[in-house]
Amino acid sequence: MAQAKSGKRSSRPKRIDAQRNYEHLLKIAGILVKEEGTDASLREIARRADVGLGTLYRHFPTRDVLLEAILRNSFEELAQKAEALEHSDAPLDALTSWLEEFADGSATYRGLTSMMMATIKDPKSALYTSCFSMRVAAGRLLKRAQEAGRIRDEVTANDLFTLVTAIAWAADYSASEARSRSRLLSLLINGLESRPQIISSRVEGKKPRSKDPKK
Amino acid sequence: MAQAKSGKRSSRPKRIDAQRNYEHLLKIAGILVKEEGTDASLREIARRADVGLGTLYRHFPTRDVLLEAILRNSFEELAQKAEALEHSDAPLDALTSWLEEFADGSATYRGLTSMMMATIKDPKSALYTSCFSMRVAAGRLLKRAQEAGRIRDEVTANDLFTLVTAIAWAADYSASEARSRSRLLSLLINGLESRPQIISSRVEGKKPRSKDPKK
DNA sequence: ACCTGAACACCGTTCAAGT
DNA sequence: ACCTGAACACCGTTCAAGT
Repeated sequence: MAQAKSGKRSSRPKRIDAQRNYEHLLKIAGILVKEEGTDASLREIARRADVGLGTLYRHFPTRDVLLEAILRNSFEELAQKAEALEHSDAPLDALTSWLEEFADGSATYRGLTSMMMATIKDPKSALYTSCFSMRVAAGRLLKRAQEAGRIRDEVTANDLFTLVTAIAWAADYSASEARSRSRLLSLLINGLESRPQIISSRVEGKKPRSKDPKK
Repeated sequence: MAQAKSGKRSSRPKRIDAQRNYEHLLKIAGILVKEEGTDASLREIARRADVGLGTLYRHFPTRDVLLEAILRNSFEELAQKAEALEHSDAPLDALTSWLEEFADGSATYRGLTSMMMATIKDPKSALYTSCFSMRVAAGRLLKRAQEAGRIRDEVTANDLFTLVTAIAWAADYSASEARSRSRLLSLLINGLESRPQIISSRVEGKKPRSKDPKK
């Protein structure tokens, strides 16, 4: 869980022809998956890449592995964005905007949301780690928003991940997905916010006793 | 939109062998779809029903048609339930419990939620009418809850339908779907409720000016 | 009027054979 | 070390031929 550093950990120096095949395959697959969704035909990918079917399977033994390779960059971007936002001094806005970004990302390929939901139950999947770290990121931003008293305490990171993914899934079927997605999202977040306290005094919202929750 | 009465509108008297095939096919399909989900193999259904493939296609020219036949009853039940609940004097509870029922129904077959979302965009689908009437039912219950001041006004019937379906979809992937579904649902509804008014006086919640919203 | 199943055009996955 | 493509076991959908 530590020394992954260089980003490109190309496990070991492949033969150059293999390397070329790998990259070309990845590129073609990216295009096809964008066009046809995550269940694009593997055969077709191999065909379009002018490569034998077996070659595709050699480099990407599983559809998950292929998708993971396609998505690696976006996932990493999202992770970084989360890290940056963790130091924002507007925890609710930070959470919201990251969730928006995440939902947008989940919607770039048709079928991706289903894949992610399926994958998060199955640690053997190549997509698992990425999905898991998304959940963790969401969790941290959530926690901060909760500590600031802006989101209800009952909401868990899992709830949030699930709900946002569900919304991204649903928006896929809407006429104008982008608008629908952001609408549903804001409806959701609005709903998860803490209600204004009904207590007596004149507290004026802003400083909700952030530190020292226990004791 | 009116004189559909007897429930069983068997369009015209089929030959008895055809009739038998139809019913047997329907029964087998019901079993297979419950086991394998809405994209169960049509071939397998025909096989298990001891019927030629063409026979299946003759009776159910489309997967939608088959599913509609399988689901007809549950949809009708839901519609009735909605009608009954419309006269409840606890509009929010009425809405909530209907949505729960609806979500449960959408979860009886794997893949059904996707099918419903796809179908609601396509009036030619055999499932369209049923789905549409579900949206209408939800809309009526929603409206009452809103008129009673219990749900935020910005929420539309479409939002509600989409969000609930999305939740049903998501719960499908959870370990204990039923629990997860009701948890997420209550989280959602909780979120859609109107916030307690922050106005000055001593109104005590209970009677939110139900009648006479206009004028 | 209805049923049957072969035929067609697709899949995903594996693996012997080639370089 | 790597690539190829035939082979296998599946699909959905259509339609000529049968009763």
